[in-house]
Amino acid sequence: MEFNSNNSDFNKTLAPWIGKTSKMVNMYISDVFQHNNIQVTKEQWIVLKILHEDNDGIIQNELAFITDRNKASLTRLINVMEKNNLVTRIPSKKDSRKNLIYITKTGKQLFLRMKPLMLSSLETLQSGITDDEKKFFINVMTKIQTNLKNHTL
Amino acid sequence: MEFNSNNSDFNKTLAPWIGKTSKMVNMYISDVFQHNNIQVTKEQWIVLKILHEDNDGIIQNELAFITDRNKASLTRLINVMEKNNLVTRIPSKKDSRKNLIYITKTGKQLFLRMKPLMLSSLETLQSGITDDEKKFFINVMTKIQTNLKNHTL
DNA sequence: TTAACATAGTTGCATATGCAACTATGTTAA
DNA sequence: TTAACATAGTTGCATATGCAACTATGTTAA
Repeated sequence: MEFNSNNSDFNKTLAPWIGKTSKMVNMYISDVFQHNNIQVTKEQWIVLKILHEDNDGIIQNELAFITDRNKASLTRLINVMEKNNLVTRIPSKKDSRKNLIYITKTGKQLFLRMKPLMLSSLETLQSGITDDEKKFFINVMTKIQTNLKNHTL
Repeated sequence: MEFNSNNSDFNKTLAPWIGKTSKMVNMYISDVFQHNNIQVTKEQWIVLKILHEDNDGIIQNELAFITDRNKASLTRLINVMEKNNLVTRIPSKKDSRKNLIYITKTGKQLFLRMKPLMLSSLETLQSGITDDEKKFFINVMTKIQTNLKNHTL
């Protein structure tokens, strides 16, 4: 086997597959929203989902943690969503440092309208993939996530 | 089986796995750069890789296509990289609408310094994953990408 | 009790990105 | 030849994000 200095070094690596596919999924979801005239980003959609289905009234900082987002970034995401009347910030009475984030009526309506669209779009995206393949896939994803959590630089 | 209205509807869907893992990979790569005092983003790194390994002097618009990026976005990415002396824009003599993008000496040095770090980091990320699992994984990714390319809304 | 520390959230500065409208240049069809 | 169209790149406006420094408030240990 000869030494090979060409551009194949990164070919056997999974990371670019994840990056590119993720980008394509994001574009696709963005297309779904645009096509249905829904003025919400994927990020906002995820926040609406979390609030509506599990955690309405969650502390802002916890929402940042759940969504894998820096608290500064979440502050601004909530600013935009509050401006668009999708959520409201309510200061906690127990601890005045904290903001509780609630989904608004408008936010709920939007979420419920989007939900079936999102579910069917996410199904389309994985059509032709068997249950076994899904298990395998999730298993590999879990390993990668574990590797990343355990890494020390 | 009873009707289930709880929050499990999205549970069997692959998209969130892709999104979350991708985010974690991005954070990891960003950590690798920071830890080695390399002032370059993942996006800039990919451009350096493409220029250095295959396409030095590529037309700006084609670089946008290859990197799955809107041409407006690429304009600004190149602006930043040019400011940091990683690449140069040279107007084409044949067609004055076009810019040719070249990696600079500084860019090359940076790329070559980063390359082994990146390769070993990308290996770490997928440690414990067998070749068979990789094949399976890439196969599923390919199916998803095909579904996304063929979708009509 | 109060100084030291911890926690929650915001702001400045930076990067990255997409859409739509725009300018500049090149190509093509009548 | 020139008007219509196509292509390459930029800019305005918007969103999303991270780091570091900051303010405000709460908690804890001497």
